Amino acid sequence: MRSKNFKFIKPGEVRTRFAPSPTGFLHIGGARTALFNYLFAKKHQGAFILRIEDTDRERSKPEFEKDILDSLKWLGIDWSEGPYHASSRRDVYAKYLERLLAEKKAYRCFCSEEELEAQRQYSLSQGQPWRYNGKCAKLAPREIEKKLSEDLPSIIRFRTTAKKVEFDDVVRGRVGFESSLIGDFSIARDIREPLYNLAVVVDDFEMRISHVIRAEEHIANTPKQILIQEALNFPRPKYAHLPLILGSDRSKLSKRHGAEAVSDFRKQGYLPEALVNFMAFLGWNPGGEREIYSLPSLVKEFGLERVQKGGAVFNVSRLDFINGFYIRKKSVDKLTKLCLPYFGAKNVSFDYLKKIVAIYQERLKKLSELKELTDFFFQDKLNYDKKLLRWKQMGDREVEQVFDELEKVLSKVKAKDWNKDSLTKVLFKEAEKIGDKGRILWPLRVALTGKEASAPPFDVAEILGKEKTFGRLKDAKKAIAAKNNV
RNA sequence: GGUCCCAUCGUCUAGUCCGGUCUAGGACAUUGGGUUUUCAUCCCAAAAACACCGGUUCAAAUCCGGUUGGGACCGCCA
Repeated sequence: MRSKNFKFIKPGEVRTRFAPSPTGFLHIGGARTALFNYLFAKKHQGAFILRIEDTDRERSKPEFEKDILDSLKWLGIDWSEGPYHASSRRDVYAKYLERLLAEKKAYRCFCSEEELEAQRQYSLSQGQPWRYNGKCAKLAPREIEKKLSEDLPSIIRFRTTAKKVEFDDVVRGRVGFESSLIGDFSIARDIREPLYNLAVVVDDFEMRISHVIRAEEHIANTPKQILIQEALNFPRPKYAHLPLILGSDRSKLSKRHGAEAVSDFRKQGYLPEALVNFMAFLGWNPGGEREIYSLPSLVKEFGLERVQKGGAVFNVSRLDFINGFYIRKKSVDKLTKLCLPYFGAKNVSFDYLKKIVAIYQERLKKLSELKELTDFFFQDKLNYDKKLLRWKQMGDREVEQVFDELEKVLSKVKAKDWNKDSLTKVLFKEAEKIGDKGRILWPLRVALTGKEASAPPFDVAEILGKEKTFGRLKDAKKAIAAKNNV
C-alpha cells in the first residue's frame, strides 16, 4: 500500500468539486470522476460541489445539463453545494482578468485564427510542439489601444515565464512540466468570455476547493492552471489525476466504444447501485476480497491512496454480473416496480407482472432483457418451431404422444390445485416413470413458452393458468402434426 | 513528432512504499463437473499473469537503470 496518508485532514477542510461542461451527456468517465470526488468529500466530512462549466456559449446546451443533473441524482451522487454556473459568474472572471491585464501578466493578442492555424500546422510538420510565438506579447499600450478602438478582434493570453512547474499529484507523485514549452496560452476570448483554464482557477479559488480530483486527460492543463494561480496569488489545491477509463482497444472510452452515457445504461436497465459499485472499482479498490459495496460503504472505505495509476478497461460483462447480483438481491415487489417500463404489455395487473418477475429474477442481467424473455405471457398464439418441440432424437409421432400424455395427466389436476408445487409433483411422477425427464418436460416447456430457454414449465404453467396451458398444448400438438414445415 | 503518464492472468485487481511468508491471491469472462429437463442461480474444479534486458542483493513481481509496448495531451473546447 502506498503511504499517502489523509487521516490528518480535519473534518470540514475537504472541499471537492465536479465541474462538467454541459456539452454532452454525462458519460461513464465523468460519472466516475464525480463519484470519486463525492466519495472523498464524504469520507472526510467535507463538501462536494457541483459546478457547471458552461463558459462556451455555443456548445453548452440545457438538455445536457439536465442529463448530467438527472444522472447524478439517479446514481445517488448528491452535491452539497451548487450547481453553480460559470456563465453567471462572468463579472468575477472579468475582475481577475482586468487584474492580470493591468499587471501585464496577460495581454491582448490580435493574431487571426488563420494565422495561428498556419503556425500550428507548420510546427506540427516540423515535429515541434505548438506554442504561441509571442508576436503580440510586445505590443505597446498605444498600439493595443489603437487596435481595440478599431474593433479588431482579439483574445487574451497569459504571459508565461520560463520555469519548471512541478506539483505533487496525490496519485502519481511528483509531476513536472517546462513552462517554456507551453508558451503564452489563451485564457479568455474577451474580458467577459473566459476560457476553461482561467475559469477553473478562479472558481476553484473562490469556492475554496481543497482537492482537484479529475481525469488524467487534464494533467497537461495543470501546469497552466498553476501558472495562473501563481500570477493571481492563489493557494494551490491538491491535485489527484485519475486513471482513464478505457475501451476494449485500450484507448480512452468514447462514443465509438458503444454506450457510454449514464442515461443509456439507465435505459438499458442497469441499477444505479450496480453502476456505482462497478465504477468505484475502475481504478480503485479497497484492498480486501469483498467486491460488493453500497455507496455508504464505499464512503467508509474510500481513499485516494489506493487509486490506480494505469487506465482501466471498461468491462461490460463484469457490469452485467454485478447488475445481476443487485437484481437478485431486490425484493420482488421493488424489482417489479423497476421492471414496469420494460414490459411491452399494457392492461396487465401488477400482481400478474410480479409473478413473472419472481420467476425471472435470477435470470436477468439487465431489466431490458425482460421483454424478450417473457413476451410469451402476453401473446395469444405462439409460433412454434417444429424442431424445437422435439426432445433429442424424438420423432414427431412420439412428440404427439407426449402431448397426449401431458393432457391426460394435467387434466387430473384440479383447478384449485393449479400451482407450481402440485404441477411439479404430478409432472415429476410422470417423468420419472419414463426415466428421461426431458422427454416430457422439454416439449412442455417449448409448448408453453415457444423458447428453448425459459423458467421451469411448472412456474410458467401456474402463471398461465389451466386454460391457457391446455390451449398451448393443443396448439403445439397441431404444429408438430402439421405436414409441411420442418 | 514534442511533452507527460503508465506497465501483474483476456479483463478489473491483491501483493510493490518497508525485497524473503508469492511454486503470485481474489473476482468477471472462459472451459469442465454437480445441484430435480433447458436457461439461469448456487456449489466444485481447471486453464490463465509479474513486458523485456541489465544492475544492486544471500534473495527482486517488489529497489535502480535502460529497452519495448500502450495511453493522454498538444484549440479563440472543456
